[in-house]
Order: sequence, then C-alpha cells, then structure tokens
Amino acid sequence: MSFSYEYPRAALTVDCVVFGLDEEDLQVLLIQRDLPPFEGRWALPGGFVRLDETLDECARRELREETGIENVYLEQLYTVGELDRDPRERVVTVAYYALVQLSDHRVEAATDARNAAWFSVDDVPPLAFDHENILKMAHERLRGKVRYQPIGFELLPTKFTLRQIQHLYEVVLDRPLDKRNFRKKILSMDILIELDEVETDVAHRAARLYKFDHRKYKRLTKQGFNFEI
Amino acid sequence: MSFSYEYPRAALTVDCVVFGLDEEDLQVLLIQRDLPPFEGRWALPGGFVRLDETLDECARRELREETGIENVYLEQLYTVGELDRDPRERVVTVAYYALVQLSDHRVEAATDARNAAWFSVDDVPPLAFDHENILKMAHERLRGKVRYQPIGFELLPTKFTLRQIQHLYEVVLDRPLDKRNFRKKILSMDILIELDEVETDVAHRAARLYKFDHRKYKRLTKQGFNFEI
DNA sequence: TAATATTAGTGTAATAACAACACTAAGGAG
DNA sequence: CTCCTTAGTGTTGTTATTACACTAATATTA
Repeated sequence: MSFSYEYPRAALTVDCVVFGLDEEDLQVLLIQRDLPPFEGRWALPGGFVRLDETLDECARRELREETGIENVYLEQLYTVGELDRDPRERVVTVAYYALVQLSDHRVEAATDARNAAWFSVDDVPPLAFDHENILKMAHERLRGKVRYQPIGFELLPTKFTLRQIQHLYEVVLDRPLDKRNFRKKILSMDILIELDEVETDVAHRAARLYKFDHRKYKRLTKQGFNFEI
Repeated sequence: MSFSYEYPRAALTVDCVVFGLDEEDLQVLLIQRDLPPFEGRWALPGGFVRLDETLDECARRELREETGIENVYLEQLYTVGELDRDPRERVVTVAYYALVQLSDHRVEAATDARNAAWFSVDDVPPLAFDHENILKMAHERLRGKVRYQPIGFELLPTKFTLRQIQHLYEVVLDRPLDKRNFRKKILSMDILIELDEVETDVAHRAARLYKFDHRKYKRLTKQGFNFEI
C-alpha cells in the first residue's frame, strides 16, 4: 500500500528530551537505536507522527512505547527542519521535553524491550541525528524557564525536603545557592504544604517533608512570576 | 506528477503572525484568502513548506511573497497539529511571529497583489482555520517575553523618543506605566544612545531622539534579564 | 506678542526585595 | 557518650521599586 500526493512531503516526527533528577545531577533518558541510520547509537526517544494523533499524543505514545513512561509533564520545545538532519530524506521533527521523577522511572527504562538508559546531561555519548543540539536547546529552555516559573517541581517526588528543592535549583541553574535565602524565598511563595513527617533512612538529623499546593502552584505557573534566586 | 510514500503523511505549513506598532495600539498583518477553504476570510500569511527550504526560510519566503515584508525579526512560536484544523486533510503548521516597524511596511502590504491589511489585535475579523488561536498565542508570548528580554524594540523605528518606547511597553503589557520610573529603568539598562536630535513636526515641545546600542542590546537579549517594570 | 495648550523632562523619600553571613539543634553511627 | 552530618533559623546592609508633582520648552491661537 502506498500514499500519493501532488507535491513532495517531508516526513514528520516527534522527539522527546526526558529529564530526571538524581542526588548528583540532571539526567536525560536515551534509547539505543536498533535500526539504521545510526544503528547502535544513542538517541532521543521519538518516532513518526501518525495521521490519527495530535503531536502531543504522538509524544506521549512514543514515550510509552519506547521507555514505558506515562503521565509526565510534557511541553513542546521547538520544531527543527534543517534540510539534511536525516540522511534518508527530509524529516521535520517537533521536539518536546518532559520532566519526570527519576526514582519512579529507573526500572521501566531498564526493563523495556529497547535498550534505554539515563545519562548525566553533562556527559552524554555521541547522539544520532541532531539530537545533541535538541538536548542542548532543551537544557537551555529548562534553565531559562526555572527563573520565571515554578516549573521543575515535576522532577521531584511527591514528598520532598527543602534540601531537595534547593538541589534541583542548583543543578538546573548550575550554581550554589544560599540555604537561608533559598528557604525564605521558596516558603514566601506559599506553594508548599508542610507535612507532619520527616525523611527516613538518613544517617543524620532527618529533614521535614513538604508537598506542593497544586492549586496555588498552578495559579503561579500561569501568571508567570519572578524566581530570581 | 505525484509523490508516493509507504505511510500517509501530514501536509506541513508555516504561518506568520506579523506584529506592528502604531500610535494607537498593537496591530497584526492579515491577508484575505483568495482560494477555498475559507475563501474571502482573513488569515495569517503562510503556506506549504517546500522540501528545499528550512522552516525559517519558508516563513521568510511566504512573508515576502504574500506581504512584501523582508528582513524582519522572526521567531518560531509553536507547532500546531490538531487533527481537524484544516477541513481538507491533516495539516500541521509551524507558527512564527515577526516584529516589524509598521511605518516601514504600511505601503507594501497595501500594494501587493493579495489583499493585505493591518488590524488592531484587539479587533480582528473572524479568521480562517485556527488562526485566531495562533494569534492569541503569539500575543501572549510577546507579553511574556517583554518582561524578561528587551525584545520588542524591533517594533520601533531606528530613531525614537522615550515616549515611544514607553508607549510600546504600555501597549504590549496593556497597562499604564509611570513616566519617571520608566525612564529611569530604561536608561539604567544602558542600551540606548542619546542623539543630538529631537523629533520634528510635533505641535508641542519636541522630545529627544534615541537609538539602540545594538552591541549591548544583543548581549542583554542573550543572557536574559529582568524587565519587571 | 502675550496667553494658552501640550508634551518633555526631572528628584526624592518611603518601602520592599535581595545578598551576605554563622551558629545551635537533632539524630544516627561508632 | 562523643562525633559527625545535616537541619534549621535572623539580622543587617544594600539595592531596587514604587508613588508622586512640578518646571521647561515649543507650537498655536487670540
């Protein structure tokens, strides 16, 4: 079966940059290609857009199929249409980025049929196509966005300590932050709910756990705000 | 002649939201469609992506062909791929927005073969496809962006008064600003060069003219900055 | 040519946000 | 019970933001 058109058409794909957070640094989820071109190379998860799905749906489907990841924060990043980015033919790709709680997704990635693995964003192997560029763009977007939206909290587990949020900001912004000033600022935003619990299994004084106030968080995210920290 | 593919493919288009600034308000450039679907309706300039041009090139070509506009600030906005946004078939469109000096482009738009015209963004006619949505998105992006980048100066002529910049910000942000505070802030950014000229043909005290320091302006635009005003 | 109308251009003070900085408290490990 | 590690907490100086009203310059009109 084949499909004919009056004018030539580019193929349309979606690629996803999946970020996760670690005790150490920011990680990205890659899959190893099992087909040419770039067979054996690491690449961003993604694939061709079907005619019966929107771009967002396609991104979620590819993530599910290739990495087992579902129900994550997903946002369109940029559409890349350079002429020779795919050696086979003209392929335009809509890039997305996703933020996930790494601890929730360590297993799925490893057990999926395809070879998937997390890499530190500062230490990725050579990637297929122009995926290194796309990754760089996604990282910059994240860094820019975190300054004026309380985004990135999607990278944390449901219950977390203030140290974990500070670590998140330090990793994304790539600079150390003052503990007292950070706490003052994040608490003054009034989007955290203090829980009656503390972390467990730590070899030192346990820190208090917090969770998000999703209502207030969403309101802030929408109106845009200033998180110069 | 026809082109065949193993799987069905969406058509790929580019649409441009061209903003211009007026003494009154923010305007957008629209063209009147001369073919179905939506024949006779106003729409964003745009068209199908060719296989020998990148997306940016396509946006510039369509702008040139349909409105006569060249050499403008152009930035990718968002890619829309809803299933039924075009009644003919599946069409995915990459939306761009452009900022132009309206005074430079009043004529070309009117003299082009196609019927093109500027409309106040607050008072656009019903648009073809989902173009009203795209316009709304572009307007929001502009409003958001102006807060943390000195963007939007592309909307002004080469030489301008401080009143004009303030007017630009008031129109984009849709609220009045304090004259003294605005001047203090904009001058403290150190991206303006004071000229030895004043405006002419005004029926009152003439204001001093300024121009941009492009070097400093670019540096600021890149690093991102805070223009809470 | 004097009066009028219109916009340009300027400073200060009160308030709020930010940045820098160091010690005590709690709890597990040895 | 001592040690080690991280949690948790305030103050002060500095900087940025806001609110606010008059004089200066120029063209127009009487």
